[in-house]
Amino acid sequence: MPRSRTRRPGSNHRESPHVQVLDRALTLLETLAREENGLGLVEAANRAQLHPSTTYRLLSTLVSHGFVTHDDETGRYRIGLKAFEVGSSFRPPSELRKLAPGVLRALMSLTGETANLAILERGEVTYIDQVESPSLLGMHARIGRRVPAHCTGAGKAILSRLSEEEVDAIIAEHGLPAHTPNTITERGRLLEELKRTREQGYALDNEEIEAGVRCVAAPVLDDKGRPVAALSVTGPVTRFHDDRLPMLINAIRAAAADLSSKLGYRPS
Amino acid sequence: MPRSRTRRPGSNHRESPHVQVLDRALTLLETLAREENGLGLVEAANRAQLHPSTTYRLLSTLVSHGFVTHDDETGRYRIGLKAFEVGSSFRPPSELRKLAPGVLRALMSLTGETANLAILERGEVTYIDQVESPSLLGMHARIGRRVPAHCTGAGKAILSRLSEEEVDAIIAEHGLPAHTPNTITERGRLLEELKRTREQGYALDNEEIEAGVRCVAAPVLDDKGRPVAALSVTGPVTRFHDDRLPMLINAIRAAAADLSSKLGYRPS
DNA sequence: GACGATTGTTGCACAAAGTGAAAATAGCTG
DNA sequence: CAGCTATTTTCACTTTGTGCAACAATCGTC
Repeated sequence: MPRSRTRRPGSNHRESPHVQVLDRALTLLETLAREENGLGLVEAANRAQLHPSTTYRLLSTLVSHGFVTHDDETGRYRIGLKAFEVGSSFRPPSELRKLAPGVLRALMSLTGETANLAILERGEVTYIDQVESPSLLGMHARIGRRVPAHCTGAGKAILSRLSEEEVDAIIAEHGLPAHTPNTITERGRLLEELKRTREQGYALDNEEIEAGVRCVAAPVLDDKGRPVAALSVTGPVTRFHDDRLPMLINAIRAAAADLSSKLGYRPS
Repeated sequence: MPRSRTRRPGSNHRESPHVQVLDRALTLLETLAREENGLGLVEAANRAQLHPSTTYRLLSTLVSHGFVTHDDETGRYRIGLKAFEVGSSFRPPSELRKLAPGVLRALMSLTGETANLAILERGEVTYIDQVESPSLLGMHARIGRRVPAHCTGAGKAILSRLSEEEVDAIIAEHGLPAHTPNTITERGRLLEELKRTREQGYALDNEEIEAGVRCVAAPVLDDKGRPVAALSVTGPVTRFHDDRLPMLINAIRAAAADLSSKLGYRPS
């Protein structure tokens, strides 16, 4: 209820308060998280668009809490154990965390491929759990990795269960950037693809985000029929050839149906 | 309301610069991470010893970056997906991350118990990887959980390979708080236990951190002989009875020796 | 259903706290 | 060892975050 503002009407306080320093520190953290090998002080400052001096103070504070570690050998900063510790305490909504591992394990042993669980948040997909294939040539979409929705199996699987408005909102925010020649970059074609995905109950990523990598995915629905997540198996094209696709599709659909029903979804 | 002046008492020589707001925000994050079910605004403010007003602003900023989520139903704040994402990019030192999963898997299937990998940092133990037992009654020390060193198998395993000075430094910082009646709370007894641990090559946690839970662990040594981590298996006393202990001990020692040799350790 | 108690949100005056420039220091490289 | 570049420290300035207090929205209790 937007209630009477006895104050002056010209107030612009529509948005939540922003604390600048914190804003910057978080950006810095996100920047570091993107760099496997850490960053030097100035490098970090440049990428985060901050003054080296500021960066130095922020990093010092982050280090003192263990959110960042400073490698004394190389002088590089990288994400620290405390960040891992805090991040690990994230709990996905619903019962997913409890139920998914079993389903993932089953899916992996059935297909022999790395099985992933992903969720959609703020228009992008994040892998939150996985069971790795023992195969040496297994693809491993790293847990915690955030990727665009329009060019991943998991993303398309979830999008296929959203309304056109919701999909449009995501396109508006993130666009449809190309990652490989196969990436779908036009709204029309994407909607078409999502329609087919929805009808068939699975999504295919045919080297759309990375050359040489294919992926089969299906949406996981909760008791209200909302697509809360997606299951996917990922692997090299050499193992995801047309002969094997039907098997993979069956497996992923069965697994998704299983998990959905465990979440209380009842197909209407 | 005690307005906390974040002043470092004691020696303020060569101290890294502290950014107060960030300090507070990180404390807030750590506070939230400890609460499975999230916290309301004032609750969070109280636990983090901050003014509600300040807390409100900090949380708003954290939410806008996705490090914290705000449940609109309950009004509670909890750790968000971005924190998970950033935390997942943490990489333990050395080759551990790559080599551990295989060893953990082997250890788990050999023993049937949940196998963990833990490291020591700042005098405390953090579980950084695990392979869960399929057993329904499996114990699961949550990944990312930080626990004291003196009352855990993994902690004692690592401590057993440190110098007495190093152990003393840790005791000085963290003390030896009791968690169960079995916790070792005296320096002398702990050192004795560590000596035995070192000689026998494994550590036993006999319900020292939690009643009903036992654990067997062994240190993982790198090429310089430093204890970089520990492997452990954890389970309920009912399954960790005396008849089975020898088997578990053998398995954990073999696994640790295997992993150590893969890291380049050569027993002298 | 009214009352007080508790929690969440916003405005504001003030000074503490963070800022960036620039200087000092340390590390490299040719 | 001169000339870089990266890091750390110092400092004067003022932006920014602060805590208070008022306000609003909830909640529980009698």
